[in-house]
Amino acid sequence: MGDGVTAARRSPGRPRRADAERRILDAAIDEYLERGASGFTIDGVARRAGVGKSTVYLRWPDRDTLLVDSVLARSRAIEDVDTGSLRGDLVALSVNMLRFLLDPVGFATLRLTVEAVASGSTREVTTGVADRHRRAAGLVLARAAERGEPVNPGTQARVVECLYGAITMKALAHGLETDATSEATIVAACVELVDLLLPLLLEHVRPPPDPAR
Amino acid sequence: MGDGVTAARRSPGRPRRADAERRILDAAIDEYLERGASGFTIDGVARRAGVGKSTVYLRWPDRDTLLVDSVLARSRAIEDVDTGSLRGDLVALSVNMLRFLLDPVGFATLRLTVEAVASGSTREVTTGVADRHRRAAGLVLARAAERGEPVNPGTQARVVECLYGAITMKALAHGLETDATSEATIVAACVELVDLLLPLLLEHVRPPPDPAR
Amino acid sequence: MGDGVTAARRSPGRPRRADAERRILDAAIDEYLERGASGFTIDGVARRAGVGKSTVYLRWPDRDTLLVDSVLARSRAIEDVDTGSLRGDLVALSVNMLRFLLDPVGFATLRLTVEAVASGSTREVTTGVADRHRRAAGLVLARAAERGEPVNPGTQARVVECLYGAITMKALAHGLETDATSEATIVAACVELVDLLLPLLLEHVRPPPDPAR
Amino acid sequence: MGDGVTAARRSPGRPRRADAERRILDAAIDEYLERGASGFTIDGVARRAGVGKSTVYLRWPDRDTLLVDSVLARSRAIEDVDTGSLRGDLVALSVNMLRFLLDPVGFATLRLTVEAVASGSTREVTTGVADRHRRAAGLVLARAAERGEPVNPGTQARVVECLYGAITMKALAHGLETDATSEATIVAACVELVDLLLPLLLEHVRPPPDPAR
DNA sequence: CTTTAAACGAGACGGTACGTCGGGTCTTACA
DNA sequence: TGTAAGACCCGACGTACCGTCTCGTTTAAAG
Repeated sequence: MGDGVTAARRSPGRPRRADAERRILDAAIDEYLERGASGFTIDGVARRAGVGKSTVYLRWPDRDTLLVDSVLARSRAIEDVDTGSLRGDLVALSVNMLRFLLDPVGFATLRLTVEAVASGSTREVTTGVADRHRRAAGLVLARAAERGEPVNPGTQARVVECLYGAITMKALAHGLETDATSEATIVAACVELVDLLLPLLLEHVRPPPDPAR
Repeated sequence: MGDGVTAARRSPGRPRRADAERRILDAAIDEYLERGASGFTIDGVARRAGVGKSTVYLRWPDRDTLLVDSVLARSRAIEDVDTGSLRGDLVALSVNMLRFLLDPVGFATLRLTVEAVASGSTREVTTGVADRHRRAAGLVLARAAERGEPVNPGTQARVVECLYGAITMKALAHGLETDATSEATIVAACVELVDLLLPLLLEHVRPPPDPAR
Repeated sequence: MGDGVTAARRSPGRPRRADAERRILDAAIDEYLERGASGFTIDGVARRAGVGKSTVYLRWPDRDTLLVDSVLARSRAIEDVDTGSLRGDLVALSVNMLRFLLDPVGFATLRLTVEAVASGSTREVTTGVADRHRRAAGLVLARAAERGEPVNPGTQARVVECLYGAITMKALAHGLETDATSEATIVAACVELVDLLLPLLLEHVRPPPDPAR
Repeated sequence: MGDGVTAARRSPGRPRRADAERRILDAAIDEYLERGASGFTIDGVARRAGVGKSTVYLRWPDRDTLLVDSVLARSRAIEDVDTGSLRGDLVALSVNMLRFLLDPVGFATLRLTVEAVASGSTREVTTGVADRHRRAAGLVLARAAERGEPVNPGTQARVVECLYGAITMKALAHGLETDATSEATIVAACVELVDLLLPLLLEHVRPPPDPAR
């Protein structure tokens, strides 16, 4: 009789525990970081989350899916940046990404991406995070164009690829010597990189020297 | 004048089967390619190699180590290239690497490198293959300098990082849609990339434009 | 007045398969009889019982314990006998025991008893079967006394010991020439033995002759 | 030219180490007593004996045979006894045997006899020790007959069977509560037993009461 | 002295079972 | 209907031992 609200028709039976999903994801990521991929166990996750195995299997179909989800759940916000200049934005973007990859969870995202590609998993998984980064870069470049900076649309995609690729290489090289890499080092490396690539983004950079060949 | 008695003192007991190591590694890589990482089983490898489990465990301490070794054993020769010009060499190098990464074994090398970095494994594992690539690039650049091409030593390392990084990104993007990527596509992508980055390697490219900011 | 609520609080979780225990024990004894003690294998038992190995290990801690239990489970009923006379009862008792020991399962009981004594196992194992025999003998003698037969309580225990001991010796001597020992032979041997020892059970047999010495 | 002596034609090649056999047997029995039948290992024996596995396999065909031999090698001398009287001899014999069975090595002999019977091994194994005992008893009785003691040849075998059987039962009952059973207890038990059975050996014991049956 | 032949230690080999552990499914009693 | 508990079948793990094999070395006797 007109309870009015569209209150989603509550299904019968015991309602799902509200916090279960979060508790499981948290437990999962912790287990992964502590014990690694091969030590990552559904039993272990359920135990740590204080939850029955069936509660896990009710939400995720298998071990791998849970692993992926738990990592992705943590690699959230690639906050948008806006420093007012293209160079500043690109540096900020790079620093964000390098910082992300040097963090255990961020690096885990890379691991999973690679694994997902290898096992031919769903597009979502393989490209989820990468897309977020790409979109952020697109935004920055679009804004630059609006501001009148002479961005060359022809090289744009390739330069972004180089930028992110180089940062990934750096992350692989540094590994996870966790604290060793100070904030200053990170910023310096990114500035260097952006300053190297920036000319390629600007209109007046003439196409390759080409003649001889 | 005496053979110098340097003859390595043979250890006692029955000598190890000479071919066992190779047979196991071959069986291992085959199992890996057929069944994937999670279906990779010591029992299976031993069975396929026609060898007892103990013979495997005598040489490798555990499943993971064998997996890594068997993959690395296959990612051997990054053959040196010499086309006569810097541009040609870089293209050849890039094509080699992209082709390598699009091959199951090559991609597996990437996977393992990432895993190894994550678990803080031995330097050898993490950098073995990467170093070979880096050395090949060094050679190419050194030769270009000898020929008198105006290579800028200041940007060299970073440009190589960009090149390899971008190729890795491409490999991740294409995934293993194995046959989808024809030789032509590969070459085209590499040429494009090299032509984008080459100017940054040449002396007369002035350091970052920088003016304001 | 209340059912007393003594109802054993059912433990949570899926209840154990009711028939698993029996199936495993049956499979175990069969494997034992077919393949002998050294061919007795947990894997084999599980396979034959159509059960997972973990289901076995959930109930028995290891191979040996399962072997003992499965044999003991079969050496059940030492049926009571009542022929109306002491001599008849003793003969029946002896025949029962000799027949039991000449049967594979019965002999296995002897083996296990000896092994259990050697390894200092639980009392139950070492004396379980022996006690049943002893009790049966006690019953027979008690009944004889009730009937008025002049049983000498002083020699009773020792005579029973002699009787069972001699039968064990016979079993060891005959070994398991399974069919070789016909029912007639068994009975004859037992009659002979009982007739030898019976006088020692009766009151009027005076204690050892002793005189000189 | 008749060197006369039957000097066993020495075979060529390096002669067998003289002490190896003994060292192996000693190591074997020690391992058996320490670790039990299932922990008895050829590798372990060889290691403890300071000998290569091949040296063991050169002398014994397999684990079980070595186990049997090593135990039998220790259950040597059932020294003959001669106290001057039948009763004294029988008591001495019984005490010897009970003492033997309460000793770890002696009990092991019993274990092996049982096992050997069960697995239908060679006669020698199954009856080796038993025969020695039987022969000793035969000697004692023969001597008594010579001395003119009225031994009944008809009951002789069965009485000996009872005697040894009863002693075996006692050994099984006492188990290996090693020190618990003092020398005095052993002797007392044997005297009691002999005094119970002795009358059955003497002529004047009339045959079973029989009539009713 | 040299040859021949066996014993010896060491330890690798192909198998096979051990007892443990995890995956993913199922079944119960409660909530 | 969800949940915790936990049993279920399966199969891999890494270890240990079996009995066999292959080495290089040692030891005597025969030539």
